[in-house]
Amino acid sequence: MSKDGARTRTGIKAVAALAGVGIASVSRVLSGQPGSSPQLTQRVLEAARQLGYTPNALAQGLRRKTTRSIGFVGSDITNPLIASIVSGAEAVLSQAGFSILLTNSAGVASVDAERIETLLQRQVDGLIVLPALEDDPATLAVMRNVGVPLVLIDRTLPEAVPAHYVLSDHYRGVGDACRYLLAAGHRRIALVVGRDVRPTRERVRAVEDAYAAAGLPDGLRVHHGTLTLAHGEAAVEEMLSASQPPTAVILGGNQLLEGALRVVHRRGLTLGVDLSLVCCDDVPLSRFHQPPIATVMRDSTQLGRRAAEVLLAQIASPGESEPVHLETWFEPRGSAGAAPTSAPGPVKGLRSRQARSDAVKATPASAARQRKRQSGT
Amino acid sequence: MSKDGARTRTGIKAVAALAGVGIASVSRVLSGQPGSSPQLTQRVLEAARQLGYTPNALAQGLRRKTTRSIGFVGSDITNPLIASIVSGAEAVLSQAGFSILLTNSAGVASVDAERIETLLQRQVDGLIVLPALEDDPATLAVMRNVGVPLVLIDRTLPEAVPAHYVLSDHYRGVGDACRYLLAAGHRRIALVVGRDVRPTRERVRAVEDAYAAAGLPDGLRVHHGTLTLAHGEAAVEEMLSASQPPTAVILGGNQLLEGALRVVHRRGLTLGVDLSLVCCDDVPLSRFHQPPIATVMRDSTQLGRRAAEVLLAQIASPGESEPVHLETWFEPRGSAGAAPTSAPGPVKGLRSRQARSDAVKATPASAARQRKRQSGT
DNA sequence: TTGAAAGCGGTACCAC
DNA sequence: GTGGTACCGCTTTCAA
Repeated sequence: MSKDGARTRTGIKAVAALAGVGIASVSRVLSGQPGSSPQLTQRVLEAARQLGYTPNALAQGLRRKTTRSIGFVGSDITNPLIASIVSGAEAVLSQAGFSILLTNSAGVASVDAERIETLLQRQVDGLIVLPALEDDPATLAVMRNVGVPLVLIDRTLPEAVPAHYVLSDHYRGVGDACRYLLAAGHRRIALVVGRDVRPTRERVRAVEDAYAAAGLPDGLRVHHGTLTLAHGEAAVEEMLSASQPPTAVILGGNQLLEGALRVVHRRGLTLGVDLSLVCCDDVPLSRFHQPPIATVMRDSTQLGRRAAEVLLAQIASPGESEPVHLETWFEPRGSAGAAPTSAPGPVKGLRSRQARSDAVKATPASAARQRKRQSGT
Repeated sequence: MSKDGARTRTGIKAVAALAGVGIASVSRVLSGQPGSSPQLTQRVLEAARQLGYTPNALAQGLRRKTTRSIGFVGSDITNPLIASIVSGAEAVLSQAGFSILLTNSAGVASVDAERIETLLQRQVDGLIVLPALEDDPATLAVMRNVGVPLVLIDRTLPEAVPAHYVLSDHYRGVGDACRYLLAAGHRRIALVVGRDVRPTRERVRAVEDAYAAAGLPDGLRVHHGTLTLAHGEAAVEEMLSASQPPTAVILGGNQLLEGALRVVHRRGLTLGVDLSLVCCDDVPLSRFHQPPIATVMRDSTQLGRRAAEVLLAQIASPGESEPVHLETWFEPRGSAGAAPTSAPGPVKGLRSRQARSDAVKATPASAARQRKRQSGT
């Protein structure tokens, strides 16, 4: 490759000079445009190689008015869900020769707007955004005229904003979870959700509909708050301290899980027995928890991939687009068990379904527990 | 803000025209350079506001020869360790007005080199890299003359490469873990590590030294391989199938944990009793595992923060720099217990240390288990 | 203080 | 086919 020295120092005219050709020819050859004689092409290529020349993407972008870069605005890359989305998006984008500018909003709506502004200044060709809110005026104002294709994940905005959507079908997964719990005899189910964004609304609607379909008058509670470990802990603590505590809790966000587990462990509760727990969105090791955490799953990498694909398609040829819908599904695991007071009947049916879907089989685990007991801890 | 229409359309000359001033004045005012009369400043500001003008970062970068952007090359953002590093780096960089170009190498050395090339083309002002290998010729060649400050995390390269280093003290944490296990009576300890990079070498050296210091002739095994779930599973499976299986395993990377746990659960083993397990680098929920997973910890966010700080400092004024060392520490938890055959003596000492450091107290958990038994599952 | 003009490193149109 | 040249949008001397 290059001989040595600072790489940035060699420009296109150095290549032209060395090759003894015009600057325009170098550009043509290196851009892969047709219409250059083989010999000229050779000389240019050779000169470029000798100097270790690399075109300056800034200058190219300035002229071409396209940077082959896109901006990603998320709340927190530390959340495995977001990380998977970014990872999925990165995979398809990098393969298409696009780079990703990653920003963090920390879930603050005003920061969303700022980050988008910054990315637009940097002339990204498109944006993938997971806004903290759907109705933040500043964010909406910025989005209204981004000037480049915009893909939103799991958010819906007023028609006025020309965005494209990739949405998870939260209604289905949470609905299934709720029906599962109802079938298991639970009559006091609590749903903990975050702020009023699409996933929250879908989840609330799902449990409400499930309750209604079961012909149950009430017993459902919805706790609104923020999706944080602290809120998860506080919410579950509060619920369990109530006079009529729920027998099952559905967590509308994996950020709540650790907080909830803190309370559960602190109180010495056994999940699936004393309390049933369902979490939305998988977390590493959740299936290795004892018992495994029943989860409303989705393919989060796919979420990112699809968002990237939609974006690339729009960059290639802008226009309208149908929202992309991706499924979610409920994976019953040990933490979702029969209601404490339920009759033996429904319990049995439950058990069998559980055994089938648990990643960690019940038998060896219980065997281990027994052995442990014998080993005389 | 802006009236409407595509934002990118308004350039500096439009502002100049509207304000009735020269183009240079607009630049000066908007760049915050002194020496403009108040009235001119006002008119420029007003015009810019009216048009919703935002400077084109590409053009600025081209002229200024600095883009206030840095490149990050990691292996897999899906790994919570990497995600934390990125998150930490992003926090300090965005506050300093820098953007991050995120790339993924998927742990493939040749991709590292490609990604760095791409980022350099985009004229990043600096790089934070976690190379897959330390001796990949292509990567070294590229790094040799990046032309911008380069910070490496947890890797060391030949002197020839002008890089800056942020390193974790793996030796300490793993050494403590190993000594802990030895004190608990373990005499056959296995260490599973990845490829030959600094953390691997440090960890191997740590256990070797611990063994030597204890005056033990042998019993230590080191398994080299790749840091993947599959390898974790295969390695542990193989070890446990041996005629003299280890009584304790140290996993040199959190990617191995899930694989290891699969084997453990499949075989119905009880961690901390049948087999002791220590994992390097924390994973969500690992302390909620039953028993909690003993872990060699480190502040991964800090790792990213420091890397970013070093990079910013070097961008501000390039030069030599001392490597930054960050600590690691062993957090004993339930999964690291006494060796199966050990005498009661050392066991006792162990227990008390464990109880103190376990995030989840042993008592309520066992109580829960008992209750479960009574509930007649 | 302010503005004209020369680039930064490319691209692409337009003659030759 | 090939090369001159006018920009892209902005910063920065340099004169006025």
